Order: sequence, then structure tokens, then C-alpha cells
Amino acid sequence: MSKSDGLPILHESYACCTPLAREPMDARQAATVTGLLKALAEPVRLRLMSIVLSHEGGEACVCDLTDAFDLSQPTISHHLKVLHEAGLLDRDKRGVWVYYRARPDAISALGALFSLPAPRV
Amino acid sequence: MSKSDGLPILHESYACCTPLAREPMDARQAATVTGLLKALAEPVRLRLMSIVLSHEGGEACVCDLTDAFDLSQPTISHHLKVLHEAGLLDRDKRGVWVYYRARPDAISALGALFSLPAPRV
DNA sequence: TGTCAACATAGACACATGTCGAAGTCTGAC
DNA sequence: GTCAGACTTCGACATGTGTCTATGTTGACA
Repeated sequence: MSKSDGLPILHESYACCTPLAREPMDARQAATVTGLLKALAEPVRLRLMSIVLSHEGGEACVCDLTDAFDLSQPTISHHLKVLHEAGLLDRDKRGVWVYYRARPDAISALGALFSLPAPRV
Repeated sequence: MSKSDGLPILHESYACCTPLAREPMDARQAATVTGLLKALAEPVRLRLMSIVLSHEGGEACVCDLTDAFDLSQPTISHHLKVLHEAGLLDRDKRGVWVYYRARPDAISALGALFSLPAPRV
């Protein structure tokens, strides 16, 4: 019943993403996908994802991330929580430091969502 | 000085999207990309895109789209405007009807954004 | 045990956003 | 010209969201 392991919600979100152009998306699937998109549709959070993804070792601690912005530490912490709850970042506490790591399956699910069918000539 | 042709803003947004994991994204680029993501991070708009993309001929008129939702027609019109201003939908008025068509370049730009580097073994 | 540092949570506030009904703008038909 | 229909725009309202300061929690260390 621990709540620090893995992601809290959206366990199914990674298998959610059939291409947008494949067939009309129903309301339930749209709600699931927008859970991911809303988390990313914010400049600070998008940059946070980008920093984590391109950081050495594929992970970054909160201190690294806070330094990259002219925002308060609680604000960065809030954004990281949003990304984590959306299933985009994994959280790993090591000693006093907390490291965040991107979930490749979530990213690739979004890549699949925006894949287009082969152009009809 | 016409304002009905093409898309009003974000002309450069299609070339914007280097992969998220490539390097830390700067604030300006993040703002551009979130322009696209914010437009899509709403269930009704995501479904609208999906319907237009999978509709016969790749386009749909407002009447088709309004029927698919239990929302007022002005609300659908508002969402279509948001998608159009983000550069995701093209608008084409033919007689009394208005047809919307997805911009494949916008979709594929987002696909590129979420493409991951080859996994390092 | 006490203290410090890293991070999270709580509460408050301003601002953005989704929705609606009402009114406006075109376009085609009579 | 006038009317009807398809769609957009306007103004209002409730709700959601990003930010802050203040406070809480947790782990390392003397």
C-alpha cells in the first residue's frame, strides 16, 4: 500500500495512444491522453522534461532543476509533482536528494499519438 | 491584409520541434511548442482533431463536428478557433459551410518532438 | 539530541480557460 | 430586398492553474 513506488495514476496511459488520425477518439481515451498533454503544455514543465531527458545519466536532482529557472523552489517542486503524477517522471529519493527520471514509455506513447499514416499519393 | 488566408500566427512552429531529449530547451522554444500543446491538451479539442483527421477526405465541416458533441455550437466554434490559431487546423469556407482540415506538418512536428534517441545498450 | 539542508505541502492570490446564451456576419434562395 | 441558415463573436460566469510565502518532513552529521 505504499504510495511512493511507481506512478500513482494513469497506469494504462502508455498503451493509450493509437495514432490521432486512425479513428475518432472517444471521450474516455481523450481524457486519458489529455492527462499527459496537460502536464506537458506548460513552458516550465516542458523545459523540465527536456532538461531531465538530456541530463547526464538521464536523471537530475531537484537542485539541478531549480537552478535552471528563476522560480521559487516550491514552484519547481509543484511542477515536478504534476509531471510525476501524470506518469511522465519517475521519482527516486537517495539520501537527502531526490532524482527525477523520464519514463521513455510515456514519451514514446505520445510519439505514437502524433504519428501519421503514410501519405496517400 | 486579408485575415482569412492561412494561419494567423506561429508560422515557424512546424520547424520548432527538435526532439525533447536532444538538449535542454530554452524558454523561447518552449513557449512556441506549448502553443501547440496547450491547444491539444483539452479533451474536446483532441477529439475534434481526431475526428477531422479520420474523416472522409481529411476534412469536416462544423456541422459534422457539432453533432459529435453534447455541447453548444458556439463552444465547438470556439475550440475550432483555438486549434486554427495554433496552426493545427486550416479553415476553408465554401458557400455557407466551413470546412476544417488538419495540418500534417504540425502533427509531424509534434511527432518529432516526442521521438526518442535510439536506446543505448 | 540538535541543527542544517533538501525537498514537499498548505493556503492564498491573480490570472487563464471552458462554457453558455445572445447578438452579429455572411451567403444563398426566394 | 428580404429571409433563413451556418457559423462567429461578445460578454458573463464558474472553475482551473501558476505562483508565491510560510510551514512541515526527512535524512545526514556533529
